Order: sequence, then C-alpha cells, then structure tokens
Amino acid sequence: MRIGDLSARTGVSQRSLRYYENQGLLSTTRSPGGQRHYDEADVPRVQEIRAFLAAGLPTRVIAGLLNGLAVCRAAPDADEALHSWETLSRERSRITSVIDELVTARHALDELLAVNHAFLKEHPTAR
Amino acid sequence: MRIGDLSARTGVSQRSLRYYENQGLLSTTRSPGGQRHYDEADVPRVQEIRAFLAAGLPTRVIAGLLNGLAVCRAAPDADEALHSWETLSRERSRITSVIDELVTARHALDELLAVNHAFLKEHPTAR
DNA sequence: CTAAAACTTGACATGCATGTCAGGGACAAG
DNA sequence: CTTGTCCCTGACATGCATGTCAAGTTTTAG
Repeated sequence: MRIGDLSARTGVSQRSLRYYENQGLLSTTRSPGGQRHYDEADVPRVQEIRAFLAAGLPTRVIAGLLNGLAVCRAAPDADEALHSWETLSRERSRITSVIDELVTARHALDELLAVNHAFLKEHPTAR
Repeated sequence: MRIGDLSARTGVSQRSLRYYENQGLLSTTRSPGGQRHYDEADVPRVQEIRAFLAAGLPTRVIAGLLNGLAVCRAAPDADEALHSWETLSRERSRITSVIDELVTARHALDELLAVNHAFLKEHPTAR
C-alpha cells in the first residue's frame, strides 16, 4: 500500500503521514525508487495515533508510548521497564482528566441546547 | 477581584485571561486607573472556558457558544436561533466523538500497562 | 509621601500540527 | 518509449494558545 492509499483509507493527509513517520510514530519500507510502502497493520495504527492526538498528547509522547511496548519486550531492562510504567501511568491519568473535562464541556453544551430548544419550541416560526 | 487573584484561583495565566477577554470570552469592569476587575462568577466561567478549550474548540467557537445563549434571548431571531442550534449540535457530536477516541486511547494504554505489569512481576528485580 | 508590588499595553517568540507550493523522480498503462 | 499519475524532499506559511520581555502606570502598605 502506498501513501495515497493509506491516506484515502484513514482520511489523514499525506503530509501528516510523512510527518508522523518523521516523528517516529510510523515506520515504512521503501521501494527501490524510494517510495513508501505500508501494510495493513498501519491502518489501525494511524487511527490509534489520531486518537492519541485527539487526546492532546504531543507526538513526542505518543512515540514514547508506542515504542514503550517494544522496548519493554525487546530489552527487558528492569529500570527501563519501571520508567516506562511510570510514564504510561502518568499519561493514563492525564487522559482520564481530559476525558473528565470533556464531559464537563459536553454538559455545558447540553444546557445551552436545552435553553435553545425551549426557545425554538416557543417560536415555532423558526421552522 | 483583580487579575492576579483570578489567575491564582483558576490556575490560568494572566496572559491567557487577557487573551480570553480579547477574544470575547470574558468581560471585565475597569477601575478608574484601568485595571481589570472580575467577580465571583468569572471563576466558574474561566473553568468552563478551559473545559471547552480542552475539548479542542477554538476560542471563536467558544465565544459563539457562550454568547449564543444571550443572543438567543436578546434578539430572538428565528434564523439565528436555528443556526445556533445547529452549531451547538455539531459541536456536541464532535466532543462526543473525541471522548470516544480518548476512551479507545486509554484502552490501548491499559493494554500496554498490563503487559508492562506482567513483565515487572516476572522480573521482581525491577523492585 | 514613597517604595514595592501588581497591573497595563504592545511586541516579539515559541511549539505543534498542518497546509501548500515547487522542482524533480518513479512507475504503470498505452 | 512516452505520458499521465503518483510520489519524493525541502522550504515557507498558517492558526492557535501561550510564554516572555519591556517600559510605563496604578495601587497598596509602611
């Protein structure tokens, strides 16, 4: 799969895909002529990256997370594993708090919607 | 309450508070000398703004939302109200989908944590 | 009244993710 | 082989929310 296909299948711009690779979030194999080649597994991976980005995590941190697993398996160094664990935990609680804020925001939105809805009901001319 | 106090109570920098005012998210009264004065109601308001920002809404949109209610009451123009309603709904579903992505992301993190935890258990030297 | 602390405006700088454009290769289909 | 489409790199530009610095004014406490 080349970059155009991956872009089409994920809805992520080619620019961004190259950027993610550049930031170490995504790796590719290259054709002899230098063109990027992706495999199926990259589709969900890109979506995962988007999810992390939506969480407000910067690419540096995401890279750390995505590589954390590999590191943890490949080089079973106790210190590294522990450090990795701490990072993961910290990020998890960060995500949780962002979720909380989002829920709060959505709640505020719901209140506005309620008022607005009442108004529209009162003035059916609004169609 | 002056800007330093509000900043301390909300944890938001003075720079940002001025920026929010500049973007129409926050209004202030001024002392004769020109210094900003806030009242109690601004504390929750700032927190609400932060929540919306965390949701990824740009200040322009937040201003629209926060003023939407007032507009809807003051100038009960049907078209405006309807438009406002559409905007609100769209943003609500946007926030919901971001929340979903975050939950997914947290899930992915939990898997990494599980693997990591298993590893630490296997190599108790990690302390 | 005076000095320190807090505030004001304005400008410039930064980080991040993205868009966009230009000049030049890669490759598949006729 | 040629042409049209896809891809490559690199550079410059943008939007947004913030940080930071400077020079000057206001407020407050001693």
